[in-house]
Amino acid sequence: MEKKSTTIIEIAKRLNVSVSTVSRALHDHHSIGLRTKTRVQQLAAELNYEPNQAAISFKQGKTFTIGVILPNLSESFFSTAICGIEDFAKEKKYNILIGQSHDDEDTEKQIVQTMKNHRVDGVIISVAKNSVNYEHFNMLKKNNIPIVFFDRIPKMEGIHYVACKIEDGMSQAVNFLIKQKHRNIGLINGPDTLVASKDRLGAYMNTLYKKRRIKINPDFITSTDLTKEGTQAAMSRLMSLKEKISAIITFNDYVALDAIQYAKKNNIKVNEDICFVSFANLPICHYLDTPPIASVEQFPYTQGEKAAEILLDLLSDSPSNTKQEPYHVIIEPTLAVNN
Amino acid sequence: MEKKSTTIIEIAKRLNVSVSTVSRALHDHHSIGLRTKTRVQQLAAELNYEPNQAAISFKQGKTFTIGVILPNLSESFFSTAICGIEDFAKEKKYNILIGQSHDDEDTEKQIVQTMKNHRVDGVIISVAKNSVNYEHFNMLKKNNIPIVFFDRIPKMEGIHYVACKIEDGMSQAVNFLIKQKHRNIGLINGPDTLVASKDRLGAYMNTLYKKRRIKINPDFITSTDLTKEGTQAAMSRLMSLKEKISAIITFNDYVALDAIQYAKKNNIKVNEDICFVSFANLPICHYLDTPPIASVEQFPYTQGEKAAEILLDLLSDSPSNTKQEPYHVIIEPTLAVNN
DNA sequence: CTGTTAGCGCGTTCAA
DNA sequence: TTGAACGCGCTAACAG
Repeated sequence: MEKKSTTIIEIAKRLNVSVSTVSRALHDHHSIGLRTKTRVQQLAAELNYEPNQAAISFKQGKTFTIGVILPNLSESFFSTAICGIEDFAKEKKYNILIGQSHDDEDTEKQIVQTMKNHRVDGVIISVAKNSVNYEHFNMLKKNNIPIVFFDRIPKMEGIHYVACKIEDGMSQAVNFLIKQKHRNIGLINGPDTLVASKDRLGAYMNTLYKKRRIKINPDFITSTDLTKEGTQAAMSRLMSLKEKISAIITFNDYVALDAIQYAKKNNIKVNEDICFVSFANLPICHYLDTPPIASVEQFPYTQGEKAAEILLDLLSDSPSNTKQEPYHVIIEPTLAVNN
Repeated sequence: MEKKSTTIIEIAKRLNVSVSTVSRALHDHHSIGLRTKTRVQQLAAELNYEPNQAAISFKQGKTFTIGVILPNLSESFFSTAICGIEDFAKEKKYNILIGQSHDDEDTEKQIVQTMKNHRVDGVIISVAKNSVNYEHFNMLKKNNIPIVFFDRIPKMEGIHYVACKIEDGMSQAVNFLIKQKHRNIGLINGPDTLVASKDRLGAYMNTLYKKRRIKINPDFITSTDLTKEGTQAAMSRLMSLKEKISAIITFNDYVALDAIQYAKKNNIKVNEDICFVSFANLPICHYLDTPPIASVEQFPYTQGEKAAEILLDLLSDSPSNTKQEPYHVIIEPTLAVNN
């Protein structure tokens, strides 16, 4: 009952041909007679022959598997991104090995290590927010395992990445608010350590001051560690300023949700006393009574798809990019305005 | 520059010992002299030796990889479940290969096939909602690849599974509403084809009539195809009844969201004119002004964890369950009441 | 058109 | 305590 899966050796024996003949026949090699070819293929079908991928991986030094490392699967942004990756990879017969770093650098390193040992052909990664040491990425490179970064990009030279030009998103957000007559625009940014935070801050200041000549009040700028408490504290800071602000741009929708909740608890009328604009455009926000008036859509599915496309191109024998210049794909964010 | 990763052969050569000595030394085999052992281990460390998992998988017929097949990664329930699976598996040095069926039977079959070819050691799956043919599962069984089903369980004999006793959740929901003096309780169920729908309906009727002796009005029972439109239509049916209902139990939170939206648009006061109870307990609901008053929590993370635990036990040389009786783990749902 | 064979990296006998 | 040798399933180079 413990039927071992059939191998090409078995088929070869039964047909009194050599294993290589069987192998070639199954691969539709041109140098095999039609007669033998069909005989082989028929028997293979009968015996439910399935190639042993483990053996092939071993032999070819190629596993047809790509590793995907994300901070957290349960965040909508990342699970959507992985959808994009998976859909694209499946098309090309690649498998997906996943790992969650839980935003911990050591965990991330360990995942990279096991993935390397498992001989994934390439890696797509959104780096943990606290990662500052990148030797594990260099190690992959040394082992000829290509990496495509997405969304969270480390500061390294010559890497491939796909990311959203968050600055443009911020610009759109600021301009949108200005058009709505807002002048005192607050910012609840993410942790300073994140590039994503710096990008937002830079674009916020740039758009506000350089482009629109609106003076920046440093008190209007604060940040949260992304926890509910951190966000509430940030809100309390902003709302207690003498100079009142009429709009707040938040790091993302989750922050916006907590901020809005804070506002409501403190009897501040959302969308009247204060408006919110955020990043991510989570579908659920459309169910709120007082949603952020706009949210910057970052297209995680597309980012994932694109990252997979780049990686598979890198993996193909003839990368379309023959000069081996790093891929830098920028996804343009869009400001989604809530009715 | 294209440094090949070091192998035990390399180490053996450099140290003028045999490969088997190296192999044993690295495995801390007792029959190796302390001197040689340390020499080997030192050099291995220097050379950044890492065992080639592909080779080991091939040799041992074991990949230390488990396949996880889900309908859809972007659904919060499943991405949370996979978190549980991953966290548990990582602990035990197992890797996760994922695949999305997108609720399509053929896709599911194909994923099973590739996973089998890739020689995953076992599979955890939540079956596609339309799957009616289960031969691919039998095929896995024939190949000695154990399967653990979770949440969506096919009607098969002798399978291992972990699931939520949804009937109890429904019972709690109904009883909760009755305690709140509701007597006319509507139900917006899911598609009839889903077992999950039948379970809910059965428990709804059972609790209402058999246990609490409240007559069932068939008009109070309707269903949605889970689209926004379907839910709105269901709502319109329920709200236009002569006999007014004061509470509605919905198939899940997404349905509840659409239903609540419908109510608001039609000036029906949520939580006054009508109350909602649903399933899933999505975190986002806590941000609503008028959330469902309660939601049945199904603990996806725990379900995932448990499924992984069962599978790894099945995979271990000495399954704690020596009689090989199928595992049937039931997670008790909880009614989460919104403040 | 087909067969023979080496070897991918490793663990594991069996012998010494 | 160590080494030599085999084989896992498959592909590809070489030989007919």
